[in-house]
Amino acid sequence: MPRDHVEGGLLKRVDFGRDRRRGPDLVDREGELMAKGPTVYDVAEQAGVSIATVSFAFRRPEKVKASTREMVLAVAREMGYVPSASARGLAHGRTRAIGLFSFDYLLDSPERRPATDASAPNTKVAPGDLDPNEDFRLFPLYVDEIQRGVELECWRRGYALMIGGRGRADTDAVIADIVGRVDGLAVFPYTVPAETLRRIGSRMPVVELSEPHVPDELNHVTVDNTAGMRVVTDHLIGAHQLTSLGFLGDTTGSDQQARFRGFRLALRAAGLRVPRKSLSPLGNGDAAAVVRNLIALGSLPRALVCATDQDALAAMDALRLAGVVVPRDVAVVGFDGIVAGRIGHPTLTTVRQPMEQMGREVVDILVNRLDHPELPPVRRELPTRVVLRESCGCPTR
Amino acid sequence: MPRDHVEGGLLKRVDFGRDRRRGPDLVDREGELMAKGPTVYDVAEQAGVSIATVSFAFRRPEKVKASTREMVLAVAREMGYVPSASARGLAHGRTRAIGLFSFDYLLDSPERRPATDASAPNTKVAPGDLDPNEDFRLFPLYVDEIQRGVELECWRRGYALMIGGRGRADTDAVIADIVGRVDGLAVFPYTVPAETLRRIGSRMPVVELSEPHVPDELNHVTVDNTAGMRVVTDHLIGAHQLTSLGFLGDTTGSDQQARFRGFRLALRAAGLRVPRKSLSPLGNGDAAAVVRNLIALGSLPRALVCATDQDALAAMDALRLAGVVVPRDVAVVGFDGIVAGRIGHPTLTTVRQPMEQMGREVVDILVNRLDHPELPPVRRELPTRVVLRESCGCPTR
DNA sequence: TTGAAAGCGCTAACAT
DNA sequence: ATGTTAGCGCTTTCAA
Repeated sequence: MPRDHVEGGLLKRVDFGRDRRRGPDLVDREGELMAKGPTVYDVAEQAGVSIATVSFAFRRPEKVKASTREMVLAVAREMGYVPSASARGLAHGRTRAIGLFSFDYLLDSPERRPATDASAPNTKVAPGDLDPNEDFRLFPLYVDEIQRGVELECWRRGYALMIGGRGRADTDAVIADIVGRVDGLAVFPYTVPAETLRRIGSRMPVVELSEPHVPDELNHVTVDNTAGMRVVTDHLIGAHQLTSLGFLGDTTGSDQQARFRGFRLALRAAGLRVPRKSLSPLGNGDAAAVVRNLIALGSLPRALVCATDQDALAAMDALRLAGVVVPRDVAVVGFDGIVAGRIGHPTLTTVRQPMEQMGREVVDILVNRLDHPELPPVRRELPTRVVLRESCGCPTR
Repeated sequence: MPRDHVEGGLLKRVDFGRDRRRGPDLVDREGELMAKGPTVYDVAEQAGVSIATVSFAFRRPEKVKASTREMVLAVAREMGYVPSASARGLAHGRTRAIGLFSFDYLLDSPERRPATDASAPNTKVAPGDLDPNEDFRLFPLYVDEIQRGVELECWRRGYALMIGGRGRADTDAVIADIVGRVDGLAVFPYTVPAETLRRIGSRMPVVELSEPHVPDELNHVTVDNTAGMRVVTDHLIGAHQLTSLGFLGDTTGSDQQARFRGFRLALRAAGLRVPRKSLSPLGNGDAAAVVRNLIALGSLPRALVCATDQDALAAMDALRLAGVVVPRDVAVVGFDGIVAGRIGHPTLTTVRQPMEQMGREVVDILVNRLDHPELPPVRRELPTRVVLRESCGCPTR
């Protein structure tokens, strides 16, 4: 079934031989021609060679005579040939893609779906107004910056990146959908059940972005949570002469536990009273509520050392609403170094994680293990950096 | 080749029948067992049914007797069966994945690869110091927020997302790699040659995130650039009584041209002199250099209306260095609404694009066309919103 | 309700 | 240097 085929200015009659196939080469849709795309068979026939030669021309150029290769490549180009990754993956057993399973919290809350097509398009938002689009508190977060590192490193190494989140479907199904497409997997903590992860880990390299919860066979990329929290707490005590400090935030996760440990180490070293627990009950992520409660009880410490920046920002909101001034009345510090901490006043003093680098390490680990499957699991711990801003009491500049 | 197989607490002897295959079921790696993963054949044998039944149990549950289905699913679960997306894609002709081809500017510049493992880990950064990790000027940008919208909507609809950037490889190769894996494609402007895009567009739905440069057969998602720029320019003229305004930034792109048009419309309506050209020479993206030049020439206008936020931020840097105070001496406004515009002082007045929503629209268009291939190309234009902050001269709050 | 069997497009032995 | 061919794991008629 020959057809006219215009390519880059050349008008040429191209024949996609389909003797080998059942179905029609072209699908006619309301008069519009939508080609399914030529395959190796089409290119081979057009170039007058075998499919193996076509395949080799792309994958093993050195195995094909230069002149043949050029010719095949030219024909392929002209026909607009694009190899099917599905077929390649199936035949070769490798997809050259890496998967990343991410959070998707707040996916469809009203906050996340601002009605941009609302009543008054192209209007102005006055300085005092809240722009529903400006959800800088939700993006970019910790995960997003790490994801960016993963992307950049994947591209640099020539790997494709498959990104998945829970969406509305159940986790196992979505995870399976990703796992079925990739050679290696990166997951954020608490996104995938440990047992599922273990199972996947027996099939392909897996990196989890956290301290190991329990000893496992997975790879881990993390930061020195304890040292980071220790340094910022030391700063509060040493530079700002604070002696009444509380730890705010959930300590369920292993990273948060390590941060709490750093906090306690600093207090102990300074000879201060060392609290046994976080001010937040286990599993309670609502930092604002905890702060309101402390205020009501009159038991607010002079400094709040928070498990995450998001906790710290929520705490500062609650304090502001209650008329408590940061850092004058209470100093606040966070952990992560998300962008939102730099916006508004006071800006947030925090312990910054090298998120982009963490993402790059993830890909490095995965690719190493793809190339050398015998490598044992690793745990890479990156350093943090304390960034002093306004909320701890350091001077505004 | 039976082996012990521990699943969720049950210790069971599971036999992966491989009669049909050549290779070994297990690959022994330095004593560690790395399974290739069970296939439909394994599940079928174990469950005592045909592979068709296994497949149907997953894809056409209603075609299988309930009891059989449960049994098959149970066996599959127990064996840790994960369907191969490659095989599915090959057999079914659809991958249920969408591709996004993104920028990757500054990929490996020193700025983008901070030495986080440098000399002094876990140290402090004083308020005055520049933290090399704090590259908030580079992330998140316009693209990143749109990408996030694409991600969220893909997940919501149950599509996988393949993200690609140029990386170090040549564009056509990388594009082909993505195109070979997906059912539909989204591209940022100027990332893919028009001819390549046209070719891909004849095979699968494609959405470009810009005004059409020339009439084409692609889908487009864009914003009302002209109206947005018109409103913010009106504001400068009306609210701040400015009469000497210049447009800064490259106007090569179709979106930028539309913005320049809005700028001119506002000046014309106000009876002011309407410049024929941008202050930046065509193709010159270095806003800071242009500003330095204007200062040197003594021809700085009272207001700089910039094509993008990045231009505006670069301009403000240059002005600050030259001792020119924004907004007192010169008002500056941008376009996009990136997060960096909210950081530091003065904060940037800008025209915000509904980026997350744009990303969602992209997926909506793609999925619609996947379901109804006969639909014609569309162009969706979303409204913008002017966000007044400090750089235009509006009062700080 | 289930099974048999024919591909999907590609890779990589193996043969020539 | 190039061709032949047997799968890769799954979906989907068509038959039973």
